[in-house]
Amino acid sequence: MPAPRQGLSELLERNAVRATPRRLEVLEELARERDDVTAQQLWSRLRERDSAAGLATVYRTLALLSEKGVVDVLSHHGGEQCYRLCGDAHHHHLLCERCHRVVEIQECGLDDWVAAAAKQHGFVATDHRVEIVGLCADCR
Amino acid sequence: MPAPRQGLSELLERNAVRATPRRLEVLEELARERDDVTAQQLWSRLRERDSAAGLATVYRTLALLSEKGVVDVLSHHGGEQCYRLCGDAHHHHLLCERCHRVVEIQECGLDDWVAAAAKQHGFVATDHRVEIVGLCADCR
DNA sequence: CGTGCGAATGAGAACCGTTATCGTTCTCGC
DNA sequence: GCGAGAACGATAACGGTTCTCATTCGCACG
Repeated sequence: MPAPRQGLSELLERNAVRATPRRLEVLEELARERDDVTAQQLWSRLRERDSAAGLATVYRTLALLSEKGVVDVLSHHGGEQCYRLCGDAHHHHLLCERCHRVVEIQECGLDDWVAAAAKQHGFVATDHRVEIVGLCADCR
Repeated sequence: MPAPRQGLSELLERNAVRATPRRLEVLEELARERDDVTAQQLWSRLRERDSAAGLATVYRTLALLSEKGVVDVLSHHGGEQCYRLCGDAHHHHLLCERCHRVVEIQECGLDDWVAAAAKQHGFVATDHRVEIVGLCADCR
């Protein structure tokens, strides 16, 4: 359960995004998705639900939301971006290479390792991304 | 120093790739680059060196080399792929957010952590990617 | 309640990185 | 040299994303 169906407009306002009907539709559709979706998938699903949202609006909304940190952008398909409604806190992702399931990893005990690895090359780490690829319970 | 200037054709043959003049040019140009480059950058540099290599060949060669594991593909620019000649062994990358410098992290002591994190969600990890973003020594 | 103004939106064109096509050239074993 | 198959260059095609612009909407103010 990625996010509660209720409170989506609060989620927007908390991030200084005006809660318009279209944006709520996009967000609601995102909240329905367990894994991740492309902008085009999201758009066609909205169409099926008789939303009048245009493709440009879907892209604009997703760009806005990712900028605000409300959605994560995964580019594991090279050339096509995938979006996912995620928690606010720092987290990583677990990807099933077979069914493309996406699961959040909440616990990241990697800060020390990251800082040390960075320091070793004269860097100061400001952020890090980890993706674990594997097989989920259903696909094993 | 990512790779020795010599031995590029051996590098190709070791990976079952026929060492043609074009491919060597592409590889040589990749070896000159400390960080990472896009296909288009690489192509225009080759042009400047009076190489007759076409853009399609550059893309074909990069696709082939990445398939063979000779080059790494980084998609941290969303929409545009960056290529880098990297070592064979499992490694990660350190990125400078200011000058876009890329450094390989050879030591990855993360296998246990990865396996544990995967297991906790019912996954079996087969691979993982880590990118550390920060500031390099020069940019601090 | 109107009114006005700036933000948001939809349709479609434009953009741009990448890939496919196709005719030509090159490579290499014979 | 010769022939078959791989590689190549030019360019068209493709597909995801962004831009443009005219229209509509949301909301504060009168």
